[in-house]
Amino acid sequence: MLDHSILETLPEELQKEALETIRVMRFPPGRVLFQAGEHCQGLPLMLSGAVKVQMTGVSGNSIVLYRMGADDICTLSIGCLMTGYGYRAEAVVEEESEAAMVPRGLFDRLMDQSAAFRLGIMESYGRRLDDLMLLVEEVAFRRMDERLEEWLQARRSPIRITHQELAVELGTAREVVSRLLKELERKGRVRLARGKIELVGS
Amino acid sequence: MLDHSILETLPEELQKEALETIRVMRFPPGRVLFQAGEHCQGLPLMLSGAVKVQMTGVSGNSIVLYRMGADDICTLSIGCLMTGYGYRAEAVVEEESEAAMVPRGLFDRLMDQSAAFRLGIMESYGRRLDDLMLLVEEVAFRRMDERLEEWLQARRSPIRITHQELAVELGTAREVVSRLLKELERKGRVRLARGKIELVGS
DNA sequence: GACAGTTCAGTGATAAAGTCACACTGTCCT
DNA sequence: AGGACAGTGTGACTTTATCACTGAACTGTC
Repeated sequence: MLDHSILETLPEELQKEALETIRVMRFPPGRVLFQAGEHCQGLPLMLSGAVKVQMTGVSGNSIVLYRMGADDICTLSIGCLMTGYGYRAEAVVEEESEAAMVPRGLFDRLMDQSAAFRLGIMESYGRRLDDLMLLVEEVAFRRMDERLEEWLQARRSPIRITHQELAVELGTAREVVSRLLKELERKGRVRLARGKIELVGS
Repeated sequence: MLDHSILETLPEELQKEALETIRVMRFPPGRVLFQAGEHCQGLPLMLSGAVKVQMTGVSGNSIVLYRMGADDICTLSIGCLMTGYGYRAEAVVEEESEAAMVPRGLFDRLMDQSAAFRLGIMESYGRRLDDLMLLVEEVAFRRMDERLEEWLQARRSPIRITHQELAVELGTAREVVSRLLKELERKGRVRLARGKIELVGS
């Protein structure tokens, strides 16, 4: 337990406090970790599983901003913790996940006393910023058919997903996904079924 | 000099080191602070002026990600400093600016010894993430005519900007901006001239 | 002031993507 | 078997992006 790389090299005293105050929580698929507007209780360190972070615009459309997996840190929560503002996005568990919840007090002490912890936090922030910058570029300038194909190629074949969910992944409309997929099927690149996409060849 | 809120409440020793090792630099409009791929020498703390941070996609199109003004921190540089990766975006000075360059060593010591400094850094990161998340939503879902009008309304009347620059602000093509502006002119909401937009009424 | 070179703006044609409306089709439940 | 419903397909239309080109406005030089 508490197997997270950011907690590896802590001074003895903090190690002890960590073991005492960090609660490990387990979340089933579908569980909503937090929603827009909510406030943050502590910093979640992902131990296992997969969580997607998405936001919903004023228009009602949603887009997946990034994913968290084992050994990730919920960067959004840090800002939430430090500034006291609510979350702007929501996090949904995709695969059964475990997370270690670091309470505010311990977080402050870790930041104060462990250079390794600070480095981990900063790196995490840096990666998130990079992810989001890339996403902005993708959404603003890249063609949807390219992005869709890329998304499909990045997983293995029987992909279980609805067109609506795929639309949220890419930040577009369901109809656009349906049409592009149909086009790919006509070209013989995929086979479609309800809730399932099979990649052909490649 | 060194008038930046994040340096306000430092312990005496650090205050001294700060005065000794921080160089204040002055940049004229148009000066490129950093470019994609470059590496980072230190953390710039903005003392005055305005700098825009933009990125250029593989397609060659650019989009403004955010701006920095007085008392801001160049958040991108932190990630760059900590991870050693190059910048992914570029920063261009818009108005004559002054920045205090905090070298790596001092940055580490400040993070180590000043809770106020850490808080400032974290807040800055949080704000940047928020900015980018909002931008993703804008670019993905909002209509260009609305975004353009909003952009125009946010400044005062004789706006000196070319259609190309405005396109980069909004992350779209120059032609789109030209057409939307022409439409606004037909509706009597703006008056157009080369490199200038005048808002009518409102 | 005339000219050339350059930047900026306007616009038609066409393609890609988003929106709205509605029909159709698997799946599940009783 | 027969709904109920989530998921998918598609036509019609609007908005945005892209390409190609024209012309207008500014700059500097002679």
